[in-house]
Amino acid sequence: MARTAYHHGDLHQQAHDQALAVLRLEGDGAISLRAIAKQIGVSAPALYRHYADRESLLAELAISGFAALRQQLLSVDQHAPRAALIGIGLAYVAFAQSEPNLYRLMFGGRVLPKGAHPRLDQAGLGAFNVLQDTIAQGQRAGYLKPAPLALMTATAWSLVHGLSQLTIDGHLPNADAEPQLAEGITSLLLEGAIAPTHKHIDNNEDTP
Amino acid sequence: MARTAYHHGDLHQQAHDQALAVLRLEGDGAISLRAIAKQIGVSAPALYRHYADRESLLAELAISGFAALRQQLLSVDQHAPRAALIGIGLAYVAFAQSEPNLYRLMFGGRVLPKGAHPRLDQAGLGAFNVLQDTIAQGQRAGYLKPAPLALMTATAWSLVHGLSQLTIDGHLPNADAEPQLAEGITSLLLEGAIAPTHKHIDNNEDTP
DNA sequence: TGCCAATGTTAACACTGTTAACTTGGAGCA
DNA sequence: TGCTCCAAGTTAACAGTGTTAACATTGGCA
Repeated sequence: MARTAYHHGDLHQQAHDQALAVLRLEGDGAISLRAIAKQIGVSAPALYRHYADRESLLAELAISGFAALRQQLLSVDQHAPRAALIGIGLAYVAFAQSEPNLYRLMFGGRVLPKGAHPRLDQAGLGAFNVLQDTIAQGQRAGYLKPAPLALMTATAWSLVHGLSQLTIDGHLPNADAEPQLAEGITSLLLEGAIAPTHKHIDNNEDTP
Repeated sequence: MARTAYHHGDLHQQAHDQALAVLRLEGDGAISLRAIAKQIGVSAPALYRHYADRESLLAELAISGFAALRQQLLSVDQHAPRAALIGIGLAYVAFAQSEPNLYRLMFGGRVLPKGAHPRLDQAGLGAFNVLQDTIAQGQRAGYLKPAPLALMTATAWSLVHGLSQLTIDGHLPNADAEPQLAEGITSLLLEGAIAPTHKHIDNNEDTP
């Protein structure tokens, strides 16, 4: 069906693009279906031929966000274990800082409840798996401890997600203000926070 | 001014309580000034004698949330350094998991932009300082590395915040499903993720 | 060529936050 | 005691939202 005066022909994509532009500038709260419809020269209910509701439109934005995050993580050089792990961490945080409003939408929780949009959960897994594979690779290479993979992945993910969220909300300095922060934090997790003097004393709790 | 049919007398507090109840059950997006006014038997514009706007009401909820979080962190036993650190981490995550919608509001970022509500930023600092003091104490005791305090605090905060957010949004199992997860993650940060064999080889990067 | 399903339209409903203009009535003062 | 003032309520209204129902257009296919 070609584009005519009546049949727009590209409504779905244009609505997506317009919503993404508003999201980037003003956050998901500023996304209004009526405003988007007006901007692309169409009536508001026309959007409902392409999106079930407002939340579905937001979910689609988040899905493309996870795809972009996945690509950014996949582009990290996986040659040396340590460089790969730090690289993944830096790439993750860099993504969040370059797209703060999109990242907030992806992990908002309140706007997009988990389970309501299967394709969204799947897209999230796609990004998560890159992180998990890198850690598994580090274990196979003998570089990382042979602790349970789920535990190590949860730790790494918590760290980079927490750092991302805190920096984009201004609670911690971002990469512009403190370029070394993300790398310092990642290194600290790898090396451990305990002073070397105490290492052998305290190991009884987690190296059975 | 006593409470009569006309002059309510307790509107501010009742609106706060009612909003908190809605927040707990349905999240901040479900908080409607008109609905709250109706529930406490008052007209909607009456709320504007006590709150500048909807956002100010939400900010007040978040402020009391930070005060509660601070109390929960202060109640952790600070005797032994390691137990104090793990205790703080567990208490932090436990708070988030017991008040997921309140925690999301406190760290939402999109709803309450940093800088817009000075009392809110101050309340956040009040909770943050407890965490920082515990870490500084761990360093003074010689238990933690003498790395920059800001770096260690940022790492610890990122970890517990990320874990909180990911568990309450269902991306990671919460304390009911996996009671050991939070402690395992905290321990992993303390001990480090690198296998012992590699420790002395890689230390050249962060112990100058 | 004629029909039909996809994709638009307008009108309307039930909400929302917020402001303006008006009213009430308790507190403090002459 | 009586009067005035002001904090704290009221109703009416504006501009906006997501969403649905009912109707209109039109390109592609039998």
